[in-house]
Amino acid sequence: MKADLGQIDSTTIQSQVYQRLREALFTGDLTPGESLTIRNLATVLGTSPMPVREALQRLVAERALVQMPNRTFRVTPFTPDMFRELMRVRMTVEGLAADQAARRMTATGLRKLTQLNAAMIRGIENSDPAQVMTANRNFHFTLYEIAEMPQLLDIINGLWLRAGPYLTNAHRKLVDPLPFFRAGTLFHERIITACQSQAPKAAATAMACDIWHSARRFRRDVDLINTPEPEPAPKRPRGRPKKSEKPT
Amino acid sequence: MKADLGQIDSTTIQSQVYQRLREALFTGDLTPGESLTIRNLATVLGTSPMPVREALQRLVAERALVQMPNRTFRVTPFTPDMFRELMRVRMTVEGLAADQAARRMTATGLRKLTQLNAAMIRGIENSDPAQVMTANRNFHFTLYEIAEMPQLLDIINGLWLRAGPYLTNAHRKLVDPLPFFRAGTLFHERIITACQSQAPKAAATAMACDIWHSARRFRRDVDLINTPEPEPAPKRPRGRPKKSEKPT
DNA sequence: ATTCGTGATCTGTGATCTCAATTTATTTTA
DNA sequence: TAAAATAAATTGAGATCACAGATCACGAAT
Repeated sequence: MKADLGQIDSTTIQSQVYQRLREALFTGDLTPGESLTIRNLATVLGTSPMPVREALQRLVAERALVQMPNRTFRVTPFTPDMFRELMRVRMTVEGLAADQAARRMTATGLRKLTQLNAAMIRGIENSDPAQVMTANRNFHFTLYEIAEMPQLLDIINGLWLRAGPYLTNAHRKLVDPLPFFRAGTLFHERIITACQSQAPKAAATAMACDIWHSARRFRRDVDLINTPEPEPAPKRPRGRPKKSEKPT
Repeated sequence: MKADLGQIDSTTIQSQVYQRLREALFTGDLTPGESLTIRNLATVLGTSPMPVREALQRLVAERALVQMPNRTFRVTPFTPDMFRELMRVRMTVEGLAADQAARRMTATGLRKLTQLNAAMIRGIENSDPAQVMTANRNFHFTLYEIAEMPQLLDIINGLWLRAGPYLTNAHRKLVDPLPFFRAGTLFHERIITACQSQAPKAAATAMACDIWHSARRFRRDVDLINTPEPEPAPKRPRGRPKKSEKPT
């Protein structure tokens, strides 16, 4: 029996929808303030409303989406306070992850992190911000996985999910992002060096500096950049149709 | 119009189910490893399966429940690694909350915290562990709310939700819990003093010590206490009924 | 005696429908 | 003319059903 029958995808539809929406949030395809409806998404994704509804509710529970008083779903708007808080919490939480990763670091882990930072540097040389940001994200999560703290990783995933739409949008609007990205790779090198030396506190400090550098860079821009994209006009808003819209 | 028509409860059924399950987890009515089914809970709570399903899935997303390979829901089992991790993360995260609360502390806040710690002391004098634990929880969350960091509070809520079933169970099994609880109130006094003195780092340290004291107290017991309660025999397990069970 | 196949049952998932709340525009009333 | 009432539409929530996967017991086949 040589035929490759392939794998059957037994992932539930709802978790596929959830992952699709997560990615859209990370990549900035969904922007803060943007409205989502169950039926529209179900149509776009080719499913019934149920799995969409459940995915949306999960994202609400994770605060990546909010539900308005009229019950519609929106991508969580971004405020200066929220920005400050997320960055402050990230410094502490991701600092802890870096500290614990340094305590558990292996040669394989160091090699991997070095490769990922090199990939980020290549993205800078290629003037390709998307490559840079993917490599940055991979660097961070590879490091945090080395810490082997699944509950903490879950918390960090939630923080990135919330900050994701804003940060993706903010990076896109940088006129010249390359010096900013270059500084990021230097912090990564500090983290790698600290891990190599089994210096957990230095790793945590370098991580906090990486995040702080980000926070400081975007601090003054948060009100301007945060302006939600103009809401695409809903095809047919709620309410009674106008006489002019009625078919003859 | 003098008649008091009362308020209409517009909370969705699903969020009522969710809150009910949360409370059951906190109070230990639901224990680690315990199995839950949608239809059974819906019958017990007098709802259709839908809101129960959505509440359960939210709790899975929050890792308070897990879904087994055969898709049934269970309260997340507790392991020594999970215990260590949760406590380590709590020291850091709740330390940050205490630090930020100290920076924002008001006279009203101090008074409130003092009263809550006094309530805890009264519970100790009354030899009433449930009163002690409620007061302890109220103390912590009042402090964290003063920090005015909603994202961080959300993270802490998630941590307590996961640790809740275990800690409730563990406290219940203490032969003489009073000295342990008394030490807790002393840490709370240190936190209050640090907040009064506008000493955020001292507040964070006292909080970490409070949690560390808990962690150390239960560290050796975690394997014994963690043993899941014997699963109540399901009324009618999956599979074909035995001949002996068939009606004549 | 062991293994395999079949049927019965439970379980969660997804589909579909109905309902209630919200929103908007038009019509009616004063 | 302004305010109130009515109508029409969207939206999520809840109910219900069907389905597929998992599990168990029993009978048939070897």
